[in-house]
Amino acid sequence: MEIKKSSVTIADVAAKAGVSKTTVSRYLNGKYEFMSENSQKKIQTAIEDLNYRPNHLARSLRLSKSKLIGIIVADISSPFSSILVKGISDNCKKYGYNVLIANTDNDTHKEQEYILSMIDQRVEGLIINTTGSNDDFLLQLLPKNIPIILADRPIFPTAFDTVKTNDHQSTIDTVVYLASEGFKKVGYFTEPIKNIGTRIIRKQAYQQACIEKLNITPQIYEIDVNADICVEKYIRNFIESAAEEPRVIFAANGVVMLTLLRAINRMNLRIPRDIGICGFDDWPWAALIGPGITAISQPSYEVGTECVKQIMSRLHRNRKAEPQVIKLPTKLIVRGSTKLITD
Amino acid sequence: MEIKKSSVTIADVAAKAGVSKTTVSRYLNGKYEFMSENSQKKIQTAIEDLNYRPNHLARSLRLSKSKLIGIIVADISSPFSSILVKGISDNCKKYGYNVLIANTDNDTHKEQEYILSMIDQRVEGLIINTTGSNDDFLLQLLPKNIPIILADRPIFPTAFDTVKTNDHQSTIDTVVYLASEGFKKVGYFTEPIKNIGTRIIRKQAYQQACIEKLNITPQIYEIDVNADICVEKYIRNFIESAAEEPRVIFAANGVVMLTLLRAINRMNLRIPRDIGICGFDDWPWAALIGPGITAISQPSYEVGTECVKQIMSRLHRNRKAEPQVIKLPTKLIVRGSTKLITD
DNA sequence: GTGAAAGCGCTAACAT
DNA sequence: ATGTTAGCGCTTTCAC
Repeated sequence: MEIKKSSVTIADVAAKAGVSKTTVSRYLNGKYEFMSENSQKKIQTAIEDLNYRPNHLARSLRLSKSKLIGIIVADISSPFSSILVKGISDNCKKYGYNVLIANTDNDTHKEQEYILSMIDQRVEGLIINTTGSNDDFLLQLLPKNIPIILADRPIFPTAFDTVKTNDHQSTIDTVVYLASEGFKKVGYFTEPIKNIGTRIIRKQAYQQACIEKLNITPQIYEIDVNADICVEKYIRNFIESAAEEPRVIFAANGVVMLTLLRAINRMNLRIPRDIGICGFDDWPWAALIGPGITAISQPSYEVGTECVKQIMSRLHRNRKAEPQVIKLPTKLIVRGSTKLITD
Repeated sequence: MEIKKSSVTIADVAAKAGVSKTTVSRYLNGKYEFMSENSQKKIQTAIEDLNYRPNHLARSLRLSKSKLIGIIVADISSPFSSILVKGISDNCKKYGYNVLIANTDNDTHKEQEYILSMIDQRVEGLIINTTGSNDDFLLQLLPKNIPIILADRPIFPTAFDTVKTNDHQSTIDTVVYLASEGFKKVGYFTEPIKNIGTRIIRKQAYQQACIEKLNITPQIYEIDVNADICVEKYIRNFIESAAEEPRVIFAANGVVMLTLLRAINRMNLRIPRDIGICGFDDWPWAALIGPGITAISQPSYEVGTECVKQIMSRLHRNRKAEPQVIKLPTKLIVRGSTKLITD
């Protein structure tokens, strides 16, 4: 069980076991069928004695298979992404893959750099939570014939496999639910739409619900989550527009939700008496704030699981099928923040 | 700018440019000093025409340098870890390194597997947020002479570079602060200590502060964050033990804090009137719950930054210096949850 | 200034 | 059942 400094190779094992490199390689790859028990034993002993470990790099180069999946996320510090990454990496492990990870900070240029860099590293597949302003670049990747799965954020028209939540439907359902609770005005607060698929879909669903289902005018506020003052202004604005009617805020994602709650807290507004609030992302603290925050729970871990399933299916089965969009169900968790108080 | 399917190699570029592979390689590595301008131009053109990208795998194999850093975290879905990972990956990028990541779920066996697997992939360094029950295994890695940095969780005695927060001192300071606010009983709630360095240090600091500074008996509750009922029982227990005195809970980390807040919420206890609470990890929602939760803010991103600095210094400078422990300062953010209400 | 050739550690025809 | 040999794509002596 000695530990060697410079690395032990298959040749060392072969020499020690008195067989050829080929036989050792066969042994390592589990091709025991035509190998004497004796050889197997000798090789096993040699491996243990030398504390041999295969060089993954050499193997990858030879096979052009790195057993690596690349993950590129817009912001790994958001709970959605970190749980997504957990889902991906847990599942990759099951298939014997490791994961390379990169964080783009929603920067298009970084996204491109990282994608190329990962391809240079010969990842076998790429799971991308795209910044959304990179469609052309992504489309150029198509001929490279490397499986690419978009996580959470689709691009239009669909050119890649995509795993996301059914946010269109759940946005509509939520708006309808809010009306059924007695709210007369629903203000939609979102980060700047840019070209981010998820933001586009949710916004459109909100508009559609307002017009087709509730017959009210959509009120959309694009906020910068880093400019607290402006956020307060928009909230005040929305409240004034709603005069004496019951009003509720719909937050387009968890980050927006947090920003709004912070502002509401500073403004000393009471939830839901002064203003109702709900929105995407049921993060662990949602139940603890005020009367509990009504939230749409997204299965981020499962999005990760499906991404990996999809990539494996591309890798091992139908490499050339039509791109698929997989939509996972969300769940509306109703809490006090949307229970109208009438007194 | 054609896009080729099968990959273009240095040989293709050489052929197209009418030079040798050697010259192309020199060009790629910026060794222009003894190369004709003409060759440079021809090579550059060939690279663009063929859309050549170097094969990182081959390069790594040849140089035994993968330009890869491995990160192994106990739970990537916790905010502490995900921000840590962000800090690490952002900084690795600066040095031209990419990161491999793995999530152990606090499972010793997985930790071992991943570490070995990453070494097989020839990562140049490893940043480990160890499960804490793996000291012997880790120590065996020492002779391999691959830089290993422990993030957040130290092992004893110090055998590896470690980057952590100054949690010993900040725990003591916090306990003293609580006393200064008028609290007479401080209950310490932690996950099972196991052999996790951070948990040991904080618990000891708490005990030390109680005994040496406040002259009160430490009250330590080890809770299972997945067993809500038991948590309620312990809280009730602590409250009863404190009879009519002002009492406050100290949560050993953010996960414990969340669990306790959930229980307190279910039990309809008022913060801080029925019970004060504070603890480690100032997560974004801390200001929004009840009167605001007093919390110790840890610089997780900077822990990541320091880990990378340290690993680079090992890689490029003093490979064989004594292991260092770097402690980053925390900050106590005082909010309403520890402001005693006397009426 | 440039190139030929060896080799990083591994696998897979193709022998035998 | 096992070994010989030729690469995977790259870098680097060493020679010219």
